Amino acid sequence: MVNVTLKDGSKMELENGTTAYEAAKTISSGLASAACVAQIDGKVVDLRTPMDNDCTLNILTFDSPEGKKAFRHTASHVLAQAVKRLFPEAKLAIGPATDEGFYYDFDRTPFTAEELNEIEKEMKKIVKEDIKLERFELPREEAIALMKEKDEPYKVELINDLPEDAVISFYKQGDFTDLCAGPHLMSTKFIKAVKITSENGSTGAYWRGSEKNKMLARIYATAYTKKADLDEYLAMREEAKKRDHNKLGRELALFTTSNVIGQGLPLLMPKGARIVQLLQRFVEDEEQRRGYVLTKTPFMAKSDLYKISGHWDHYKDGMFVLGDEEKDSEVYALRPMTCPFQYTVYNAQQHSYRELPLRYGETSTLFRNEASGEMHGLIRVRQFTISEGHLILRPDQLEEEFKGCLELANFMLKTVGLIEDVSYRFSQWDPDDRSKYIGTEEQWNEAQSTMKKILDHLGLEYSIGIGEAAFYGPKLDIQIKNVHGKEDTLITIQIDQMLAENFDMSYIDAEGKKVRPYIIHRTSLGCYERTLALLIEKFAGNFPTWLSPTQAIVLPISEKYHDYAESVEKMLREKGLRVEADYRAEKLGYKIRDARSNRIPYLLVVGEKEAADKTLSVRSRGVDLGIMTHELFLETIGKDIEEKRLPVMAEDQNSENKK
RNA sequence: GCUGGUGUGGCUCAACGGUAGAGCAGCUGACUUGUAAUCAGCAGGUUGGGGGUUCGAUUCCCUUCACCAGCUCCA
Repeated sequence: MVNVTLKDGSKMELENGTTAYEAAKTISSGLASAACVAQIDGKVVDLRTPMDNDCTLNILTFDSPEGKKAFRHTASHVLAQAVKRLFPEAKLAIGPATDEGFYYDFDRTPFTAEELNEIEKEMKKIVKEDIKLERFELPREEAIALMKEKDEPYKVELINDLPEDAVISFYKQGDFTDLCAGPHLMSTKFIKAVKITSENGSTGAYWRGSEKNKMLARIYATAYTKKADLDEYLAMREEAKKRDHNKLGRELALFTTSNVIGQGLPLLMPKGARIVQLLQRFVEDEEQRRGYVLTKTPFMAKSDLYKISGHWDHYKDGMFVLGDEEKDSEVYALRPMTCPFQYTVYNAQQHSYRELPLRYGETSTLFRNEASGEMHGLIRVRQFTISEGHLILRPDQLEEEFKGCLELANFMLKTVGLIEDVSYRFSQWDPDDRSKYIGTEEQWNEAQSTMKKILDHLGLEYSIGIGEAAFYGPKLDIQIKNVHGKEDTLITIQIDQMLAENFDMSYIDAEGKKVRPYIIHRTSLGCYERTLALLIEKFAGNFPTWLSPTQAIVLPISEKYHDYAESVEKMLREKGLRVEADYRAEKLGYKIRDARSNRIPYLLVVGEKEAADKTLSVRSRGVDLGIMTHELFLETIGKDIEEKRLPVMAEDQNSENKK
């Protein structure tokens, strides 16, 4: 007999060799049918695992991350089985669970949308067939022989790469066997709600994630225990798509693209440009308040500059080069970063330790020749404008200034309303891929340990991204996910010692010696294009009043009140508000559409009564605020603007509301 | 860069190897209307560009540009 301790601390005495599944059945049949995997002595295992010794047991259902993972991983085997039944020539690669579902990669010509339909039908059939999954292990040679016999070259490669002492396990479900570490469900019957989410056929994915390898056909899908949950997920995805900045931003006339202008070169239209201007003014004013000085440096430079900085050797593919190195005596390139330019500004004068910290800021337009498949709406573009800046520091100022940069970034994120959506990533170099970086191992270790010390001091929660560093140094990246769950860097704070070296930057210290400064390379808000994209998605186009390109619409109910409407419009505009007016009352229905959807913060309807009393009928984001005087309206909208713009005030208000 | 999908008037979509059609938006006129659709009329497209096949191409083929999804890469 074995003593099994359950999650709640209670103990069970069971026959030696009882499986986790049988134990779950003993507890309750409901638990047994909901169970996905078990945790025995903390280790996640199959439900079919027998218990031979005293242990702790925790039965995990779909509600746990481990259960969900096993559930969807089993679903991926169902997918693979369906594909093998319909298209036996497809070779199996890998099929893991993801955050929202799972995928499986096959070596085969890409699947068409119709083929995916057939596959989904076959998957449902396999689920109905209630096929039991069985686990077995084989020694290395036999495992390879089995996969060779089944003509699965990718599986053979995977086995060959397993460490010497690895247990090589397989899972068999009826006519389908797959190399797999598991764990898995007991049967295919639990995959009640499954849906292939790849829409226009399968998508390409490189074998083992390397572009040097063959491209395989990847099928994405998701699975739930209940159809209602699947439907809810799919509905959520549809809703998310409506907020997609690339669709909504075009619909709202914030930006557009043109096939004669080129890829990755979006055009900001008046409303989009206004939002960017508001953000930019806000950033520039705040930086000035925090002691930044401005530079305004050229958009391009001779290759000589980039040779000093290291860009020519490490970043040339990412730059737009003007001219031909072979033929022309001078070759120029558009700037991909501002660092070399601001460093040159610094070097134009000799500096004393007393001058530091020196904080350079520049609203900087950058050009990066991204590969053609990389562009995405406003998120990934070839020309963008960023609040770039470099802080030149004494060593004793590094930590304090780093903190200041982080505070500034967080202040910006709070103000625009994105602070709750970001995560922090400490981006380090990849010591196994030296060709991507300048500098020595010692320099990298030093820069990274300095940064780690600062981050840990700040008590910041962060993840680590190996190989995510810039070519010249480690970064603290502030990451954000778009509406499709894809993560991008919004803000970055970097410690850059290597370019300082390349540019031979120095200051004179208290002893009169020439010393190398520390440099922080940072942004206060991400590039404006990307920030705009995320704001569109965050607010679904309903921007807070301070950011809204149109803050109010004045609508006379008929031509009789045009004069009054016009005077209201003029008055509001003179007060600095962004107003639109439409004097055709017959268009009332159409024109209020945006206001009704809350995209215009204030709708001011004027008719006989308002014209007579010099008042306004105010409606704001679905709420009728009644009739008010001009003064009261100005006060109302002024308060609205201030409260939403200044995070400190907004916080105070929130805490008051809670009381 | 790679794999796949898409491209028809400002927007949403239709048609199909045989003279490109609708709704909304726009313009004109009438109507003067209180928070999502008043009526009538008009205009708008060499079906992304180029080439080919064909008696004839928006439809089939090639090529190029752009957009979308995914991979790889990155702010």
